[in-house]
Amino acid sequence: MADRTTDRLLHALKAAGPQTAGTLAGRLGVTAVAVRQHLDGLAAHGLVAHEDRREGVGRPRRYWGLTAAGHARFPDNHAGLTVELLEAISGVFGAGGLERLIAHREAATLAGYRRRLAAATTLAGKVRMLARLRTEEGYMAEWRRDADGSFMLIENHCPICAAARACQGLCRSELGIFAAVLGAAASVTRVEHVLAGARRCAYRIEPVATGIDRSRRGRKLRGPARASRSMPAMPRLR
DNA sequence: ATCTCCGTGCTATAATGACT
DNA sequence: AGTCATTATAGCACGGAGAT
Repeated sequence: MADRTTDRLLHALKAAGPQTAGTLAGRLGVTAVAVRQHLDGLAAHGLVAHEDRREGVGRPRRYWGLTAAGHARFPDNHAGLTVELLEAISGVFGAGGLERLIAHREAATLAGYRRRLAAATTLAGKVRMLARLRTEEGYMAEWRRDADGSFMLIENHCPICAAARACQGLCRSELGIFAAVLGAAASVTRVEHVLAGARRCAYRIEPVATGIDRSRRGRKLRGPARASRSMPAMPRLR
């Protein structure tokens, strides 16, 4: 699908915004039919979408534009900017300032998660909702219940990977957020970790016997999970 | 031989304006 | 108001040219 004409088509849409097949044909030096054939293929992949506009006599003109997925094909440097900002914060405010920043983000994230998980009454419900929230944030999360009654929360993608590499406190914070949001009824352990070379991040969530309300808040922010079974060296980021 | 890309020729669709 | 012609564009089927 990545032939030259489709790339030029995507570039034309990116550079000049939504256009008709006829206009695109003029830009690319091919016929409108050829353009439509490419557009159909791109639409099938969710990279472009159309909108019909009535503009006087005749059939409404069909304007083609990039979808969010289409725009995502063009590189941005959000990750690089984030890393630069983290380094700048650490440089200007010191390690303590960075820790305060992480704590602030953790508190805000936790509050949001607690709001969304408020309706879930069981641990399974909470894990399911947590997986949904994480998926909405781009983590491609899934969950399952194992035979021993524990749960696995698996994140197949890390949308903050570059930032997490630059600032490992972010990962530590995420583990703490999970533990806090699931409450005293569960114990959370990270068993796979992208930053350790694994393909994904995975968390084992084990139910804790009711009535035992040990405070884990002190422990939860203390550092990476010890029970890491992550795969050996796989130094590949993308 | 097969695949990809593109063009030709035709039909379908939709809005507008003229006519009855 | 209803009908038809006109205008403009989209969509489909098919085939040719060139690359692999």
